[in-house]
Amino acid sequence: MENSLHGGNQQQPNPQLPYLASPVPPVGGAPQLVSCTNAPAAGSLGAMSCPPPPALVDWASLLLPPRAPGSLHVGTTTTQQAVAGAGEVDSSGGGVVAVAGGSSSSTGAGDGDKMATRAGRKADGRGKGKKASRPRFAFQTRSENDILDDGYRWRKYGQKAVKNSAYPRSYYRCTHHTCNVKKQVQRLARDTSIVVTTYEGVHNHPCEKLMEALSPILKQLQLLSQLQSSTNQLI
DNA sequence: CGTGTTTGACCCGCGC
DNA sequence: GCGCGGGTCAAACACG
Repeated sequence: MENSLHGGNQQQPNPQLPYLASPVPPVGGAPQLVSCTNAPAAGSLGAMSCPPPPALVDWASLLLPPRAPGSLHVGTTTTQQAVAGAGEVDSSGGGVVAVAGGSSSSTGAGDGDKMATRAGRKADGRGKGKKASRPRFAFQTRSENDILDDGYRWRKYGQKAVKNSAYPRSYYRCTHHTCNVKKQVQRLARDTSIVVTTYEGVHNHPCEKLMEALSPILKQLQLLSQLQSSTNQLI
């Protein structure tokens, strides 16, 4: 069902737009980021570097045009409130942990083809077509909720019990029709309060909730600039 | 009715 | 070659 999108969906985000490269921080709830790791299969992707373990991450800064590759602003911010307002705010506090990066594995190969029958599957080797080195990015959050509200809409397409873990791993795919980003969510066996989220791919569309949350601010900015220009004329 | 979740089956890579 | 583990599909189901 989904995509015939192949081919073009992994470009870097358009700097003009507030795209968020994954991993996308949780919008609501500010769960603690315990750790994070990018898993550049090929070691490329400087832009995907992992942020330092911050006390507070200025997620809003991610909306700004790219700064130094891999840099992630850390610190308190007031805009964070606005961003947080975009999603349901959950009051589980947060901190960030970091994760070990995985090797890029999954496919992409079969991603878009919906060949239908099970018989058909055999032919095109979907499942795990390896080697499609998509950017993968994992981070751990300390949160009660498995699902972090990162502003994007996700559809769950699978759940699997994994070895050495009492908790199943859930598979999600971005519901945006042109977006091929996936994420895996799993709770750590050792510390069940930590949720490991692995993003795979880069969103090629704006974050809906962020845009929604930012639109009033943008309007205000427009008004302000108009006001300023008219005052300038008077002077 | 559209959208999202659940769940069993299937496929594939990898290690032995 | 075989079995295991992980990733995905798609039908059935639930929900607003």
